[in-house]
Amino acid sequence: MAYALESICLFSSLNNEQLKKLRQMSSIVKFNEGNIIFYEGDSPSYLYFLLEGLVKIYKYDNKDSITILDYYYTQALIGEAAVLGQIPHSATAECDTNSTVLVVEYKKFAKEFLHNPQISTQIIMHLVEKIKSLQGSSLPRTSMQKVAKLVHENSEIFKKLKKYKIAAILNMTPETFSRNLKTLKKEGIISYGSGFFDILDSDKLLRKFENCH
Amino acid sequence: MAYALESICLFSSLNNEQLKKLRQMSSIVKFNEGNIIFYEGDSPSYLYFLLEGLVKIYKYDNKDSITILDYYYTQALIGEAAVLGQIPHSATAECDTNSTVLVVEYKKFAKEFLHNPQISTQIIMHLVEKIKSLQGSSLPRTSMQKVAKLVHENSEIFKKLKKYKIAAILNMTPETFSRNLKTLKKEGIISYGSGFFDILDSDKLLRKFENCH
DNA sequence: CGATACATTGAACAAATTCAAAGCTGGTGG
DNA sequence: CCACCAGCTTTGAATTTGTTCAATGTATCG
Repeated sequence: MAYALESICLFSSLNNEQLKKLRQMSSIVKFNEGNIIFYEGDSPSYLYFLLEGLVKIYKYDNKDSITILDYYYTQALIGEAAVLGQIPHSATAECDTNSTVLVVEYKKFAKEFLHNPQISTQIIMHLVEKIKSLQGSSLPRTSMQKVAKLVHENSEIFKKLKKYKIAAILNMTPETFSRNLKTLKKEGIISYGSGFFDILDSDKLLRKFENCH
Repeated sequence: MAYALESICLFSSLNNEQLKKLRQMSSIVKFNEGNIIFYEGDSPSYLYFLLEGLVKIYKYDNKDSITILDYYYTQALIGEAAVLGQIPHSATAECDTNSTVLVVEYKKFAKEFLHNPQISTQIIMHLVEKIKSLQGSSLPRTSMQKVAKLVHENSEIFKKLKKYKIAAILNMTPETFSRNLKTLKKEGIISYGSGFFDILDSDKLLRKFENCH
């Protein structure tokens, strides 16, 4: 699949000539499940923009276990904190499924685009949006609210990912996730089976997580 | 108390002349408990930097209740998302104790400083730090880990705020908070009473929340 | 000395995780 | 083509963690 860079909101303000320059300093890379995009401690040289797939961000604990900080499963900048601040990556980014990533050489990008107020505004807005979404993600209290929110906002994900991966994204066990989906099905709000997933009653669904912003 | 603007990390790179200009476009405002700094929906005209006190950020639910998004209790920019993005405030900021806030006229600030790469870098770094801290705050699972982390990182707060306010900051009930403190005291890790609060065993304290980054 | 606000404690309750077991499903080799 | 197997999903029961509710304790301020 070909990706149109101009359809990425971050670059939507660029004209054709600028898009051409952007293409020259970037490439679209396909990663396989388990591939590492960058390691904790790496000095950042690239701006990564997830186009498709699932990427998890984690740190190693003192032991051999890891702590997952975040999942990305929609288009988003990854690890931008490090490259924008020119500090080492504070966590590792690993593809949790086959993923497609736009990789931009940061030095060239900074030289060409970062002084462009439209781009820098877009980047600030991107950071601001991320802050808002992180603040929002601290709200939904119950597991049902989290499930209902995801179903409403991104039901496509149910066709793309195994349930245990979605459960991990929502930071709950597969068991809890399964029980919540079952409840939604029993109440006639959704319908799902092998290969299909449908929302039957959007209004009832909304009521499951309203007042969670 | 007089605040030295140059001691604020955000402005640490400014020279004396720039600091003078900053003083001319800003003022230090003392708010009382319950005062509103800005309302959800307000168009932002000022950059707010909390110097001292406790500020809560919340939204109104569909009903008359509110949902608290965040508390600020150390030096930090407040509501910067709105002013930097020039969009209405997405939530209300209310002082939860008497608080001191540096209020900067944004238009003048933008004109004078925003093109300054040192300042814009500091702002980007500030946003980046906020993202990191928000990501981190999604981690500490148990209430004990949250309490131990706060005791370690900011034991001063126990001398400044009532326990029920600290419990609210940690998003737990006063009962749970009290029980966790009691446990820490019983294990000889901390000592507290009317007017004092001390850490007795830093190592044991660390072990209470290590692997929470 | 009250009164009010805050803190602590105990017991019942609710939500989610953990553990264990059983049920599906899709791919592979016989 | 079918049986099997590994990986994933679902279900149930026990357990853990934190909240809620109720009661009691404590401190401070008029």
